[in-house]
Amino acid sequence: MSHILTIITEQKKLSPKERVIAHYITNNAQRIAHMSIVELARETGVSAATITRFCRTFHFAGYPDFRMKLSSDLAQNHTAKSYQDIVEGNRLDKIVEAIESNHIRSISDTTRIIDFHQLSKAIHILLDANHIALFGMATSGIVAQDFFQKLVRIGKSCSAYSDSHMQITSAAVLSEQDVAVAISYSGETPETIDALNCAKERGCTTISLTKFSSSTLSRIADITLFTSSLEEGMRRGDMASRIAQLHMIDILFTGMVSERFSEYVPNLEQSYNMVKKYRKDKGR
Amino acid sequence: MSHILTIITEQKKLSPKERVIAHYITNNAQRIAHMSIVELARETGVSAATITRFCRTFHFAGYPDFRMKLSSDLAQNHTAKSYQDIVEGNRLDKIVEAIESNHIRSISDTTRIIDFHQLSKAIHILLDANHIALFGMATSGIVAQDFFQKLVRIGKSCSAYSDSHMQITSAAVLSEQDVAVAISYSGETPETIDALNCAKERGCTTISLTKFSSSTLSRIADITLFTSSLEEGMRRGDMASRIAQLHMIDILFTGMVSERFSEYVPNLEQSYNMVKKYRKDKGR
DNA sequence: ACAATTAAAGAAAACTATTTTCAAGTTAAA
DNA sequence: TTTAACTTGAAAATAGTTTTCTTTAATTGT
Repeated sequence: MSHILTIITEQKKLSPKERVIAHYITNNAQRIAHMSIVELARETGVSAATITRFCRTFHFAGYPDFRMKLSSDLAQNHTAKSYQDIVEGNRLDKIVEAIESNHIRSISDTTRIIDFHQLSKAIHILLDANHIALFGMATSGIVAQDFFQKLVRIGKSCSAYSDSHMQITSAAVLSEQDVAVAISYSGETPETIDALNCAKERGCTTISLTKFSSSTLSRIADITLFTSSLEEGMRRGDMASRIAQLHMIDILFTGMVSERFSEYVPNLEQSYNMVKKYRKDKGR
Repeated sequence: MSHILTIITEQKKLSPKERVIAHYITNNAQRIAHMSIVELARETGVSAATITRFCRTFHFAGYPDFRMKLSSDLAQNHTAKSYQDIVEGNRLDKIVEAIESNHIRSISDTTRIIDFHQLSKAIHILLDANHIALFGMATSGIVAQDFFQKLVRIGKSCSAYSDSHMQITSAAVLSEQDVAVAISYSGETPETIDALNCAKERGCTTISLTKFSSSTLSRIADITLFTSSLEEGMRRGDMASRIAQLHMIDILFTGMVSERFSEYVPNLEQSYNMVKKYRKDKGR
């Protein structure tokens, strides 16, 4: 099924009218593309206002944004393979095929739901940050480490601790000129929530990177970024979700570098060259 | 090229301003999706009215209809593009498009060059290993950490140090029943080569994960695994190469789990549940 | 059980986006 | 040179969307 439809179907807590809308959309997805909000309102017997709100709860900018993303999502689904779960005793070629399509799907779904406005805001806020604190546990901690390494290479002051005490500690000393980024697929990791709350309390700008659905972290954060949300049961090993998170990190980082090209590219090259040089000095 | 863009490009008889619009659209197709008719009018230096007429000329109901059809057309046509480099002042949508296609390309290229015989050997040797030592510096270190976390979850004894002294230290105590995995895109990272040489000296089986070409590491290793080799100049930030490495790690890991399903899946679930449980015990 | 608070939803107002109309300028043909 | 057809943009008209305001329903605490 289409990524957006999956998200809508799996959303548990919806109000009665929202459920009516969700139901209509899942059953008439193709038709939505040709419908204005008023038509959809008439068809579902719900007010246009409620439809706008419905789109907002799913993190779309509004009805037109929702309609556009849904239709390109549906178009894409004719070509892309759907997520596949890995089961017992799969033959190796089946496994490889499944992982390949899950990863590719994860990247393209994540790309489809990007809100360019939020993305652009995130990039500029990171560029202007005095210090960037990264929070993430377990797999999301790996993603945080990855971002950390990249930021270090361009000379940005930042921190990324996998130890939850150190996360809080680093959050506790942030100021208003700093930015905190919280990474968590579910958006419900307690340690990460604590750290972000702490950072917010210190007055700094907060960014979340979670799966595409409402979550505690996305509610706290000033700027919300999302990765595609996998179908239930697809989470074994967090593989696809982590690929999607790294994909977003790459987009953020590249956006930053591209914006300050002449400042950052020399930094990047410098850091590669220095690593090489100091190795040589030790006799290689 | 996309169907709609082809039609627009091939249309011969267009008025001056229509030609301006056609030209802009073919060069900024992806951006149209996020633009209102007024924005497009401003960008092209043409009135909104003319754009509406332009859409009519091509038999669309109007601008919104055109925009929608173009964007789903583009979504559909999003098949494997070639690698793209990121240059100065790229528009955000170009950046996103480039990263998406680089990552997807990286995953599918890596999949295409898999040697199933080597892969299967690697999986079985890892399964039978008494201890698994992972070596990798910088970005490859992140990949090693990722594999480490996965192996810990299924209860496999393993190590992954990012400190090069510790890598050598851990290699120095390996035995014949152990396995060493060296990760390096270039296959020429001195610290990683040292660690793998040390492991080999201790008599344990060695696996390398490098780019697809001859390298020092791949010559040392007993089993060689490869990721796709990127075009020169594509390495800024190691983004696509790291995605490809993680892709291979996921294949290895899933292969292992699938082979010993009944032993490892409960371990995986146990590790998730215990994390949750011990959080709760602390009062959440 | 009842008041107080919170959440849900629609009507209408405000706002935004798109299309049409109209008038002016331009080109091509008679 | 005049006329007709075409192109274009400004502004009016229309259509579409979102916000605000208000009512109603549901939930919570006393």
